[in-house]
Amino acid sequence: MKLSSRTRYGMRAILELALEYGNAPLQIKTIADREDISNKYLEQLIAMLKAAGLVRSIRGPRGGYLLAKPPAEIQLKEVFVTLEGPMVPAECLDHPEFCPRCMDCVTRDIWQELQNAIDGVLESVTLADLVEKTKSSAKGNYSI
Amino acid sequence: MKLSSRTRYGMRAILELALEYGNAPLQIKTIADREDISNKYLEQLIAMLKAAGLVRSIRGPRGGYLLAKPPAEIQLKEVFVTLEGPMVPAECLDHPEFCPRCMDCVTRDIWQELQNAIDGVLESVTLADLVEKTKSSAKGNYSI
DNA sequence: TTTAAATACTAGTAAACAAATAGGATTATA
DNA sequence: TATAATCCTATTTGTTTACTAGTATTTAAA
Repeated sequence: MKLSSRTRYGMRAILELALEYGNAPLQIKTIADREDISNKYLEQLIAMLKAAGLVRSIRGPRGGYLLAKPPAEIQLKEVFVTLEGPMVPAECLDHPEFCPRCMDCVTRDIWQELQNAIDGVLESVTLADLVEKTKSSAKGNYSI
Repeated sequence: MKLSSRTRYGMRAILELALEYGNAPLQIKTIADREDISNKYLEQLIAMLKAAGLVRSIRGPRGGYLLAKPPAEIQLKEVFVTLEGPMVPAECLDHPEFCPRCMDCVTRDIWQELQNAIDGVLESVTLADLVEKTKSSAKGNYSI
């Protein structure tokens, strides 16, 4: 149960956009440089965030990416699910018919509790919280 | 963030053993049949549980597998970590030197919270809890 | 003492996924 | 019209997952 680079990179990238909310768009190259991520790989991750409606883009010179909504309106869970996929620990949570033993399945309850615990954390924090924390913890020129 | 079959199968298998605690050993074949798991694959999973000291074996005819400790002394976390690997959401949690940005890393705190939430669930439940729940929820001849 | 029932061990394999890399098409600003 | 940027699609390389296969070893019971 390890977090993918996709999710770690993507979360840091969208936090860069959140820190810049209200300002000019940020280019892929800028984010990739700041975060030490492969340019082309990051491009694909941001495309996922865009497809999910969390980020919007401006093409052409002086273009780049912007948060699609205010940071306070983006829960970490949305970002996480977009990048990591749904946190369904086992098929039968969404599709009880998948497993014939499910009605009595005690382990199923555990996977459900696990999912609730994870959701609890990720639903309680928004990008605005991370922005505030970053700005207050930093010494002037912050890094993520 | 999906649970592997390894973990789902393994958890169900060790619960079978927990239900049988105090009785004769259970054979791989029996568990595999009850749980619809490939015989040979389950063999490997149980080997992992044995290597972790959660299960012990008796070789030869009338042999099989037994819980190595009373169910109440086995936290689900032990089983989970054995099968799924350590729940390290990001490298820098264990190795802060891994990432040069870590001192100011806000996302790192989130991954830490996530890990704590997961640990909280898995440390609070033992196999004994699952055994009790299974027996009380079942209608005589329970299934897992 | 032989048979056979069980675990133990090692290797192989097909499919999926992760983490990129590559190259060109499109858009729009200056 | 040059060029800075996103957009789109394909390919690659390595790892992991979920098995399958085969053989060796142990030991209870006939």
